Amino acid sequence: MEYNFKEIESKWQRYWQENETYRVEIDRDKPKYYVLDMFPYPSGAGLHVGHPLGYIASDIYARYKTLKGFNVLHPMGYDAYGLPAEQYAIRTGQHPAITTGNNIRRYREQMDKIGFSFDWRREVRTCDPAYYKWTQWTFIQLFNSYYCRDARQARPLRELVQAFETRGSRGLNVAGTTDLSFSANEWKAKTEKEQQEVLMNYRMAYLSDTLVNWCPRLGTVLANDEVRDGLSVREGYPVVQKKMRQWSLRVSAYAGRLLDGLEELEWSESLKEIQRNWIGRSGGADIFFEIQGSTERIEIFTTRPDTIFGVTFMVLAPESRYTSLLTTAERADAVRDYLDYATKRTERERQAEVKRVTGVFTGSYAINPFTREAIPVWISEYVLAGYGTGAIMAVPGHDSRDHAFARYFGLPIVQVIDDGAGHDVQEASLDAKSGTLVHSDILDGMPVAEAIRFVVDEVERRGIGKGKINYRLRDAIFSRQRYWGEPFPVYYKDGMPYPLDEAALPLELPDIDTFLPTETGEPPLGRAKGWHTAEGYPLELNTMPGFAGSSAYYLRYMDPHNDKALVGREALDYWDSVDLYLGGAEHATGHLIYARFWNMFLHDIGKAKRPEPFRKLINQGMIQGRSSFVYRLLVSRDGAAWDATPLYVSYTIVQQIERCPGEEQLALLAAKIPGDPLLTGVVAISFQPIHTDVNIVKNDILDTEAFRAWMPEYASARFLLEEGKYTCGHGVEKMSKSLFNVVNPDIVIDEYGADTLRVYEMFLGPLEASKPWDTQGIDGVYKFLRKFWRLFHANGNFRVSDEVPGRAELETLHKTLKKVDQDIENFSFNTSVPAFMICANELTALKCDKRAILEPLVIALAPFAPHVAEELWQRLGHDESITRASFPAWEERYLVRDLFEYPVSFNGKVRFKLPVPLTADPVLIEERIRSAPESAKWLAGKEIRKVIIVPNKIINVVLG
RNA sequence: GCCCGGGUGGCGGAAUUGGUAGACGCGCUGGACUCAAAAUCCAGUGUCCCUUAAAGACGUGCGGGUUCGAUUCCCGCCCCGGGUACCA
Repeated sequence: MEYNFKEIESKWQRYWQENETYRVEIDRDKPKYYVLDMFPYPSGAGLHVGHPLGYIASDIYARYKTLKGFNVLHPMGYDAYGLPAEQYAIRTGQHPAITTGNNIRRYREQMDKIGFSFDWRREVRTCDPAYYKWTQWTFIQLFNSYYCRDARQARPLRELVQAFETRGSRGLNVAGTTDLSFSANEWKAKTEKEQQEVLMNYRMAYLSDTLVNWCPRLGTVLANDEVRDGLSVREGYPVVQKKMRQWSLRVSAYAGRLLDGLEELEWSESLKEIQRNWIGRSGGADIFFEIQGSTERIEIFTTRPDTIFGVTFMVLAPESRYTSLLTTAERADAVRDYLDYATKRTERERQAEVKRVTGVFTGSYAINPFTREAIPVWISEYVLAGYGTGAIMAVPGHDSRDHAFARYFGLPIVQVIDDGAGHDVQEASLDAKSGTLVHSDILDGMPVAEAIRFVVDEVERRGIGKGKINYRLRDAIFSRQRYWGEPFPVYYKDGMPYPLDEAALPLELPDIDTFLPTETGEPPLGRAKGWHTAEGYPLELNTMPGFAGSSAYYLRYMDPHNDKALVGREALDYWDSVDLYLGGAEHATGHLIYARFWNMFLHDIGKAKRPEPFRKLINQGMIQGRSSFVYRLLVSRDGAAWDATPLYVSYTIVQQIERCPGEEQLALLAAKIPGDPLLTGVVAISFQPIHTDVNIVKNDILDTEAFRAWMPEYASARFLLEEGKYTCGHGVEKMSKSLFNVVNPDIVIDEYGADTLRVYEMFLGPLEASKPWDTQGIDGVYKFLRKFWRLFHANGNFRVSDEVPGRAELETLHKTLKKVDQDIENFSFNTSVPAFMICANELTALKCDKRAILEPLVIALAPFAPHVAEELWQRLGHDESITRASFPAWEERYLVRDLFEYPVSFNGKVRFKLPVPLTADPVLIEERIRSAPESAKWLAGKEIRKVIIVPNKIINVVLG
């Protein structure tokens, strides 16, 4: 009987479903292990071969851990709310609930064919009210909490109210949007609305008028990680900075903990580094500068307080609140013109012209607190409102941006640091954080690091500033002016938001006639009828962003049907947190920051067991497309204009022609198609590469008939073949429908089976590397599985013997088990596949059909190729699923060989392989080397000068 | 610009703490089986020198260094990929 993967795979997929093989419950007799995949957003295009890469890897690991005796939680669900799902719905003119439902069904069908061990009873969907009830619930907790810097955690807001009642804002060390100052009596004298406004300044989820990324084409605001190069990450529409009243999450309060927490995580260094940069910690000082002839002061942030004697001017961000305070009457017109110009510029324009220097003088002067000199205060867009205090002290001698500004506007440049190399700061700034202070009065002669400490101490002593750590990480804008998202559990009374009663959750998304967004920013929920509380108070019209639902889904999988809590205590105690998380590195600054923040908050309020949700994380690489090209002949009859012809030339010929000098190319082609009227009057030729559907190309050979049938414009195509074949060119690109290089796993499964697909995707290369999908090697894997199958069969019948295995067979078995076991543990799946292949080759050569060898191998192979393993397991006479088996142990004693079994080579040195760990005495080894017959001939008449022993490896004998 | 990764045959990629570089697969070449094809199996396959072989020389982006020994460690470059960017 041949290896019939179709029959085998459908049989076992049905079996697993009918027997709930992958159902998992709390089992205190076994250690738990939680393997999580980043749940997919179900797009309309379905899965391509790149998507399952991570799922296959996690499935192999989950199955392996199960065989190793762990109780493994391995769930799957759908990230179904959010912008992409809604954009897709808009494009196809259907309701997002319909398109999302259809897409999920398609995803599920495709995933089922690959044979995953998910416990589907635990599936979650972020758009399901039973699920988003807990997203809304978490929002209310955020709304009712503030961040206490002393306790380094989120605390209930009522504690803050108590503090206000007893001592006002005095002595507070909490995270707030702005610094507020009031006494207990002032607090008590405030109206309800005024008090609510004060509290809003401290809530973890808060409303504020803030500069946001507004994307008119998407009709919504976006968080920083959703914008890149001034364009929306989704769809690529322009984004402008706009002041709007929006919900935000106080993520910045956790910046320090998010940074510190990285230390203990088993994540790749590169990913941690991305997060470190994104959080962007920098140490320095906040310093006040007085304004000449005014009681106003400007507070600035600097990382270089040591350069304070080199400050020759100040710069404010255009949006700074100081601009209006410091602009003098005679400069008012100029400043207004500049602010007009600056606010009209889009993010993209600003970023594209970073080199361009612009600015305007306010007319005011500040006083340098150390030199007492008056220095002009300018406004320029190179200073950002959102970072530090939105104002800087400019040190053109030692900051390249300040330098460019000073040069442009003719401001003085002073050198205060000497690098000992005679650097001229008039020419270029000296930015390096090293050297010795000069022209700096009391600081002269100090190294930079010492001067920084000195100035910070001095500033604090004088009460004109303090040491400060600044983070680049901003609060996350949390509201979207879109329809397809979680409604906020919030209503408005007297213009202030109040949370709904928790018992009223979930607040379900209303069905509305048109869900399209507006360019002006009015949320679509404004069109919903009856969108208010029973008392008639209006409900919030914004919805939550995509990352709201994806920030705690891993907790929900532990206890997905609990309607009393996000996750029940028992489930939380047992499943704890995610042991292994697999997903793409593109979520480094989005989901993976938000989820950590969200989980830290839940931990602070006692709802998550650990502050960090994902102990170990692996980023699987992207599978790129391997595009195929055909080459259409273009001809020119006047040497200028090109005409397309219906002739498509094989890439092999295109290469021959293109290697020739220009004037010979035409003649070469003419020789290939003698007398062809296409070339009549032609003076020049060229080739146009055209993407062709990779599904009609096999091993770079085009199916020419399929190409003619592919699109009407190619129906009359002619081909210039090489040896009867049309060879295509190829290139590596993103896998995309528009490049015709998408490979659907269904087609691969149809041709080779799910087991082959699984093994091949692992064999393709290291899990974490990006690599192109190339079907050329899949035959090799398919051959291996057939060869493996044949080990169990003779003359078409299942047949294994119960004979006692010999030494060689045992060596092969244990060598393979050891390699595979260690490789899976290290996620080195691409090297465990060859171990199986070598094993199959060796056993085939040994004609091994022994149960004692084959049975353990089937178990070891089961995580990779579960269907064929189940089938062979059953044929070996087992009633239960192979998932109930135990991963076989390997034994070192079958791998041990004699010391001198392999003397390998000699060239001035004799080398021996030493498969045994060596603790032996070098003298003893030297004796054995001398007496061994294999080495005797090399050593004849020579003196041993040195014996170098590398345990487990090699002995080198250096001869005299 | 700054911060991370990474450069190994025709291709994808192997190579514990420095220890026989190129595992395994693809491709290619030759052979067996067959009327033939498919499938399967066997052998060969880094480069150079050479009719062939033996033997040798050269080989892990480039140039140096440490070492009995370097793909691996150190110094200086080049190239590619990713992240980030007026963040003071």
